[in-house]
Amino acid sequence: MLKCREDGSNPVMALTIRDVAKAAGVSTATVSNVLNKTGKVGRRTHHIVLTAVKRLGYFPNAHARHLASRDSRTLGIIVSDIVNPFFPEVIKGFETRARQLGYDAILSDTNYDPRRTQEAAERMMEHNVRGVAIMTSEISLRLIHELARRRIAVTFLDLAPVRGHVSKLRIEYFSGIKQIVDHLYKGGHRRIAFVAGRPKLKSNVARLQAYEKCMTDLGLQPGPIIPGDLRYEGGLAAGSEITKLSPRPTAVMAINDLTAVGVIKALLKAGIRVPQDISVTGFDNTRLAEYSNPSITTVDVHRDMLGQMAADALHELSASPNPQGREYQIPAELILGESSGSAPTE
Amino acid sequence: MLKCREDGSNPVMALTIRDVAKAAGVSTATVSNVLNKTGKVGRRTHHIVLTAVKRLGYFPNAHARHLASRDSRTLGIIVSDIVNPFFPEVIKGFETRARQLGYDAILSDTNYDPRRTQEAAERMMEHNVRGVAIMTSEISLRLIHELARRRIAVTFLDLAPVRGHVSKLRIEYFSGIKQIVDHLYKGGHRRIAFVAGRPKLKSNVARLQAYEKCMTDLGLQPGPIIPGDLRYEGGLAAGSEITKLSPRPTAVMAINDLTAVGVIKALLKAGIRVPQDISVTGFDNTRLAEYSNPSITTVDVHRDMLGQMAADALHELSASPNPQGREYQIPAELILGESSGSAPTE
DNA sequence: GGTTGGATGTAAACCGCTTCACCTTGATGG
DNA sequence: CCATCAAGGTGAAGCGGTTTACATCCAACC
Repeated sequence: MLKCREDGSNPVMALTIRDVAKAAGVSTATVSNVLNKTGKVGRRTHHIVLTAVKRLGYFPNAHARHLASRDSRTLGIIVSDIVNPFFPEVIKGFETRARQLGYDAILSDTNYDPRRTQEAAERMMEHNVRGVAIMTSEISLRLIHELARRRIAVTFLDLAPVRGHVSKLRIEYFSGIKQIVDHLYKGGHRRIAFVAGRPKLKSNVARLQAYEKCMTDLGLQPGPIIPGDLRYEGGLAAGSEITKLSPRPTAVMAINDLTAVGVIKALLKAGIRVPQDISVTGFDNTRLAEYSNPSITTVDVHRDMLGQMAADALHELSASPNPQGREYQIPAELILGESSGSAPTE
Repeated sequence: MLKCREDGSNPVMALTIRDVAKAAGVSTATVSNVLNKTGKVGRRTHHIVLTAVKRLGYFPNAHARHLASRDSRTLGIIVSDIVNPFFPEVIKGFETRARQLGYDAILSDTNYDPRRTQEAAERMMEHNVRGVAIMTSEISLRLIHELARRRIAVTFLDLAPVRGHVSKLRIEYFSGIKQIVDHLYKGGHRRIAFVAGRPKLKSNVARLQAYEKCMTDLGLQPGPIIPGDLRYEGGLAAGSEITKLSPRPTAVMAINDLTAVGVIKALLKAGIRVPQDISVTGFDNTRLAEYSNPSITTVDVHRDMLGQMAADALHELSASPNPQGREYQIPAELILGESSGSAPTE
């Protein structure tokens, strides 16, 4: 072992289990048993092997290990865009939990591109993952079948029905929206506008519908509903739209924090004070909400927990011989900021 | 092939290259040659094989491939904290470029924890990466040696000297800071305070020293220098510190955007207007800078480019038989926001 | 005292792929 | 017409681990 290239460039090959076995004077099987803590090795030998491993600085080759054991012990996570502030915490929660459970985690970013989503899924199959958390929306049926055919555990976010190998993570949008509406209602607000997102996304629709239902339940007239795009620019546009409304709403619920920031900026520019003249709320509790001026009243959807639960769900599915998909609820929690207050007296 | 478990749980084993070979009526070597585009296969056979691959929905096992070829074609990136808004764009740039160059990319997050940094490095070795971009500061000498011993290409950020297998990415802090100071100077500012970070981090010191030098070069007295911590809370504290100063500075340079946001918040709370009374600047050009109220004058350090160059650097190092570490410069660019303006007339 | 059996170890057969040495062709050229 | 050779293709030996079937040893039991 410990070979060098013949061309003189001399890269040290990594050590192999055979090097360790030789150094410890045992068989490779024994080294393997020690490393995998199978308990089939006596204390003495165990110690000798471990010492050799330490001394040589040996690390087992992950590829060989996965290949031989026919088990990658790897979980994958596919997100739309790691730069979108929604995702980093999800990823971190996922990765942390996966490691706790003894898995390796791999990440793919699709950049909202269906072709790259396909590539991401292929990467997961090539790596033989036990399960994959799909946090994007642009996923094709073909892909889902391909994964199912390979018996790869899957979790979706707010998407797809639960099946054998498929679990579902559902964010409690309704609860979150309800908490905001109730909060505003208690503050005396009766005319509450909503800045929506593209109706293509299920999660957007869920929030919009929750808003409408909550308003109606309180005997309030929903609306006006202003189109947005989940982005800052959409918020800006919506904000200047709102300045022209008459009667003017006393509160504006934005579909997410970024939109809320845009709305607030537009209102301030028009000389409308937040929250004295109009209250504005966001959704997601990104850092933006806290650091914005004024800080934004928003809803925390526990993104780290979302990641964690995805890992847990995949673990459960892939460990069971006869997996049963489940639905997991991710709670939503109102976070009070400076951007909302009592309705102005008329 | 296509085996099922005996216990009845019946997980479909993934297809192997032998299944494809059988289906196409050729040898596994031929299938391999087709898949790797070695050009040793005739047009006819090539087509037949590809058809079989498509029809069966075959994806080669990455572990087996890496093992057999003794080459993982993988690059790794280690960051401190994926939730820190500095990193996502770096990661995205890295991953995108790595894929363009035909590499697989794996990511590890150390959470600022030296033990997890160690684990991250071990993971990289286990995965037999060709190179790893280390974007954290808490890295031990032991680790560096361990990597060097295995002839793994490495890039550091603002750290460590250039060596055979080690390249270095240097952010042009000086240029960035100089642009800010010049900008403020032109706006008539003469008393410019600086909110620093912990002097433990090299990148913090670099910025502080650049500030001092630029001030002196303009014939200005540096200071006051207020300690901070790169975080929002540090900015808040520094901000309220500044309100007590006499004579009061007309401008405050914060070491990063998050700190700037804190400073601004504290100033506003004390009834000091930004930028009319005091100009505030940040650093990094995170989304925060753009979305903050007022938006922040800051310096863009091209984080995506940073990631890209790391991938390029690793590619260069690991492709060369006799690698020569280099230093790469990452340019910095002033971004004007609403948080800075002319100095108030006294 | 012989048998049983748990505790330790080992040799060797894979895992799914790449690659090297080698084997067929049919075309080319002298 | 035969030697030469490039092109196209194959068989089998690994890559570095895991795991199974089996060997060995010694304490315990009847």
